[in-house]
Amino acid sequence: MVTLSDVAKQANVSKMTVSRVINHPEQVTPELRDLVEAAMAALNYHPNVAAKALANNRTNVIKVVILEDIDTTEPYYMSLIFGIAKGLDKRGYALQLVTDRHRMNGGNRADGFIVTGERASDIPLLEMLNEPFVIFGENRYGFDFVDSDNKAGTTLATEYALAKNYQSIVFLGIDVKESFEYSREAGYINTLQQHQKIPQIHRLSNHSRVSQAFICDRWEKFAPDTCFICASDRLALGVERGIIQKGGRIPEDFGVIGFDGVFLDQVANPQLTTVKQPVEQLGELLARMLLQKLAQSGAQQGEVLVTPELIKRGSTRE
Amino acid sequence: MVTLSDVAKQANVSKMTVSRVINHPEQVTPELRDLVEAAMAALNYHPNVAAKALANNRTNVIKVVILEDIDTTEPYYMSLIFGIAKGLDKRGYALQLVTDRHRMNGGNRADGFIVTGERASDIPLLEMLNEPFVIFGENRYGFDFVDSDNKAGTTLATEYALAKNYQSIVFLGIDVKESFEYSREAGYINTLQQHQKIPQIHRLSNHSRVSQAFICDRWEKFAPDTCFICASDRLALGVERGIIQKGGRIPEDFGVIGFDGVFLDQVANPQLTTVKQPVEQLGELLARMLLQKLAQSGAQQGEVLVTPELIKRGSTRE
DNA sequence: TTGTATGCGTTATCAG
DNA sequence: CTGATAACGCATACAA
Repeated sequence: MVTLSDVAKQANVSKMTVSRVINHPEQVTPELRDLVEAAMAALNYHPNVAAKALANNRTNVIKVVILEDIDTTEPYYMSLIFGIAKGLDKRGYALQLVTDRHRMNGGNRADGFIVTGERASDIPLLEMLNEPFVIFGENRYGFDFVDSDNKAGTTLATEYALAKNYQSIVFLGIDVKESFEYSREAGYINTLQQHQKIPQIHRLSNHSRVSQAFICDRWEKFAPDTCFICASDRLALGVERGIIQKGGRIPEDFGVIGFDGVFLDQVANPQLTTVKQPVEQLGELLARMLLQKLAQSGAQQGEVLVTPELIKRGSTRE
Repeated sequence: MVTLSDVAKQANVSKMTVSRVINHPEQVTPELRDLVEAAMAALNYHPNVAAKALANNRTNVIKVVILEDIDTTEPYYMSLIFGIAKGLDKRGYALQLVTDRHRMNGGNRADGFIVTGERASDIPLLEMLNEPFVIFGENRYGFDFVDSDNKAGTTLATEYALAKNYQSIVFLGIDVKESFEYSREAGYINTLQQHQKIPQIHRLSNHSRVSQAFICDRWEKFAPDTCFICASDRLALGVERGIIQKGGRIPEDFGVIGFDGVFLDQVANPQLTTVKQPVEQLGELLARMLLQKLAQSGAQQGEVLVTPELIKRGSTRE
């Protein structure tokens, strides 16, 4: 293993000069700097993370905590974790997935946390954390977070449905009292009001079978020329099935727009027009935000909202 | 931060005694051991991973490399990574997801690798690795691996189809020359032959649209009373759609059995009877195997096959 | 069986 | 601006 000392010898300087070239390059003269950099390249030197960690009293490990009680196969999280991993990897950090909320703080030490799926009851837990953390997802507790711009997403969707001349535009939301849901509803409501139309919102639990049954049960209430804006692809998938089961035509008579754009939208038949969240990018941003927060010794980072993209497919009119 | 020295003081022994209680408890008298353990508990001591890593010249980081060029939303990998993370976490290791195959070996150091999706062209890469590694998935290169027992899986499926009295039993495989595919076909073939039936195998690329089209195009060739055994849930999903599109009845006239049991099987309508791979468990086993390999300084570990489970649902007869 | 001295690779501190 | 030294927390080798 090539160490600082090896590089120092090669460049005929002390270890400290090499260390400075790495951590405080401005404190060393350009000539020496070049010399050292050449030596590092020649020897293919890579700093020993463990030694760094010990000297700095840091670990170079970030814990990722999913507090929500999810089915671990939820594909959404796959992309998120990939994005986080990518962001951390680039900067020399490893991620540790916490699989037991009680071990969030115990066990190995970490430099910081990325948390998602927290509920009101988790807030005390979070406030007891000794290390900085950032949150994935809007929240009303003032925690730093990254999320997609939910309101902008449903605004895009609603405007698209209007542009495609669907006469009636119905919103199917998720029956949770979460910030993201309110934002999605707000985008829909505002847009409809701007067009002098009356919002019509139904809230269902987030399962395709529920939305399918909902459509079938109330089939007579939905005249042709209706577009359903759904708060998730899961709901949208069920809506498609309900419409098809009842003999409705997609997209001529009924439009369906989903939200998420992760996996399910492509599995659906016809494939869903959907508001695609840039989940992997959100993961990278989370990593970047947390690492910056660490660099600034825990300073507040505020919020980052990324505008999602509307993917146009066969579940809405050409 | 509580250190070895703190515990030592508390217990009135030397640091080394504490260290021994942790790493070689048999070398210390029971009385002292109890004393030290009490002190550790009282102070809520947790070893500093970085210091351990430095002293042992290890990193406590395992890199997970997905060489296959996947859509990162593939839910399969979500469960796998969760399982690995869980297994590593328990034993004090962090995982680092490698997102760029070229940085597999460069960048930060790791104690070992868990690799999946390797192709023939990747073998040289793997053989150049300095640290021990284990593979997820059957392979013919003699590498240590963990996988589900693919042959046992299709055997279960085929026997179930026979027990449900489907007259014709057709296998839809994936058109790749991979070990897992051969094993799945073998389970089907052997079982049919034991029952004096003639195997009928078709190989398709692994997309639901392809299998859907396949069923529709050759609809006349499939008499009622046929059960399709598919090498993936993806294929099975398309088969269901094709059958429904053609007006066939599931499960009365046509049975469909999938393989994987991750997410898609539940999204399908009707939900799929499927061979469920214990993916998360496989991940844990991978972690355990690799860590054991490290403990045994790289000794060969052989293979571990886990028998999958047949989940019975609405796509086959009661 | 237990304790002492030393080193792992890096960085902060302070002296030159 | 550069270099010597000590320290981070733990484990190995050796001594008692």
